[in-house]
Amino acid sequence: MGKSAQLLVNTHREAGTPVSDAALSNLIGYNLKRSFNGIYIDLAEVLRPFGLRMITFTILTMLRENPGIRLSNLAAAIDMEKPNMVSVIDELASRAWVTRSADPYDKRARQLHLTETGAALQGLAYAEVCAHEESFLQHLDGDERAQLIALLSKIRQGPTKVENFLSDKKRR
Amino acid sequence: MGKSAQLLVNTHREAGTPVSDAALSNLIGYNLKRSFNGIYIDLAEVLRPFGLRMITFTILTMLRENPGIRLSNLAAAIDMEKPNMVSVIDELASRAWVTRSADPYDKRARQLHLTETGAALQGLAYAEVCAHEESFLQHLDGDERAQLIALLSKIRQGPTKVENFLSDKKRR
DNA sequence: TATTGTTATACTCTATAACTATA
DNA sequence: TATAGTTATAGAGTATAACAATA
Repeated sequence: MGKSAQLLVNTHREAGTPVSDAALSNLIGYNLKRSFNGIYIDLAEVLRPFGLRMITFTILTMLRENPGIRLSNLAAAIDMEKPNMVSVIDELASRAWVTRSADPYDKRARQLHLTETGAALQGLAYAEVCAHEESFLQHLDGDERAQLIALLSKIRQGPTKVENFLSDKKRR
Repeated sequence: MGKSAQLLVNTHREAGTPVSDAALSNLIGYNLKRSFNGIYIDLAEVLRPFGLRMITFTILTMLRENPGIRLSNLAAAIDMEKPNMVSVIDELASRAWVTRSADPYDKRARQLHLTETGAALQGLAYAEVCAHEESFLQHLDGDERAQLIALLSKIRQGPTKVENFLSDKKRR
């Protein structure tokens, strides 16, 4: 192969050269990651003034809805490992937003509750997060937003285990 | 407040008690995170036999499509910080899947290329990733998959900066 | 035996500051 | 001055093994 013009184009890439991601952009995994990162960076900034991260906001919201829930149930509900939940609850408890109290039916377990301060904070943060979603999704109409949520929860509840995939392969 | 029956229900939560995430499940951010985590765990398992992770697979695929691209252009294209890209390219180069060669037009820059081995690996891995997506999305029909990709890329390209949101708030 | 909460630990991912050599 | 690649480093996020108390 000689020194063709095409070779020069391929090898000389200036800063402004357009970059293609066509092969990746039809993969759901790639699109999910990119979209999630976009909203995640934004959400982190929205929550920072409250002293919250996405995980702590999620937990406060879950506790409002499920008062007295056990740590392991909460961890399972949001697909988190128990040891990681422990340190996050430590953080929330040290700020007096969450309490651990004894479970009268099981001495191993602890009931998790929001404090009044924690509930108030959750309310304020939740309103801001909703407002941010409105802004973030302003270029989607109502139907599109509903479709997106419906499709994402369909994915969430669908076959998410690679074992299905691998056993599918065996079956072929 | 006395010891009502409702209090007992709230405080006695056994292992099987259903947990509600209603307040979170209409937030796009929450759904994106949960959906992404689901497919991400699967993808990691699909890529492991190739010695690849999601980020290394993404880079090999980008290099196939953009041979000779500079490290900083590649990093910008997939929203990655340059220092993190350097260590990943180090890893790919040490496995002889990627080369760094001199850029004749700019002595600071390095051109990134797939090796033959790297290109072959990318081809095999890409086929497996596509097959896995088929399996992962088997309960979505063709229209739904197309809609999902369209909506996700609309999000990606939309207003993703919190500055928009904050300036929106000021404007009110 | 199994489960709850916990400690310790490690690995990946992500982000920032600062350096060098070039432009 | 600014940019390309790099080094060092630190903080999140995530995952596993193992333990004491209890079921």
